[in-house]
Amino acid sequence: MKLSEAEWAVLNILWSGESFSLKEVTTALQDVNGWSKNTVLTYLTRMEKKGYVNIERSQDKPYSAAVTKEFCAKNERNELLDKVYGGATGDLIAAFLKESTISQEEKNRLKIMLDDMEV
Amino acid sequence: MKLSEAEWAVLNILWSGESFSLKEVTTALQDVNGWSKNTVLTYLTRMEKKGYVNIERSQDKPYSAAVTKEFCAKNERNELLDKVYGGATGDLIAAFLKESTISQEEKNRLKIMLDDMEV
DNA sequence: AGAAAGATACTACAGTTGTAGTACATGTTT
DNA sequence: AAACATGTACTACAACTGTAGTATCTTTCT
Repeated sequence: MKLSEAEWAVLNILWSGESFSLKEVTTALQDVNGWSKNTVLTYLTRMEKKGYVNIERSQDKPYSAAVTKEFCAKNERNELLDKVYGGATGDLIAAFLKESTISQEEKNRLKIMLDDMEV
Repeated sequence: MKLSEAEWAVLNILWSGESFSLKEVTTALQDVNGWSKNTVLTYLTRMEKKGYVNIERSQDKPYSAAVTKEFCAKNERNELLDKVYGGATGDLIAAFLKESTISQEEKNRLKIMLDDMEV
């Protein structure tokens, strides 16, 4: 279960609503990738085979995501964590923090999270 | 600049020292992937073309990394950040925190980091 | 009805990735 | 010298990925 960049783009569209027509997906992706409708359709059908996309043929808007964003995000996170940091979450977070410019509210939110874990 | 899983495995070996012989890389990777020496050599030469690996032919231990781990790690982090979280570092970190089991010391380290950013 | 628009199926094709096999040169051991 | 161990080059090949083109069918507009 490993999504390519392009597959993420497709799913990101599908996650933005309930279900879509080919046209809708194509126009949405146009902005991002500039793909032809055939390319989009190829992705959709390939991704159906892999179980990432549902296609309700005969439906008005047949295309929808078959996996949740949180599930995929978790996979990606874990992959990064293992591949790059050998599972050391603290190191990873430290690296993200070091180069990030997050707002004060976000910092507070994270500190509260850390405190709540303090049990 | 996008490393595959297997390429990361190779680089992880190379980052663990100065320079290596084919044998050394192969045995190190044996544990991880069980590749034949030819497979390892294929990776090394392909990765040389891409600029990830240096090969000093005629040297005793010709193989070494041509990119730093931190550089690659940063790319991976940014890719995840953009692809999955649309650049929202706070969300990403929150997600990592939520499912992680980090130690008390790590929590403290992160809080100190957050405080230091508090300028 | 004829034409334009949209949807879908099927096919294609080059590049990348994963994974070696063959073959040969050189160094080392017995 | 014969036999291993090592290193390297070159070749191969299937699966996956990125990116469509063609052809056909259905719907809708005029």
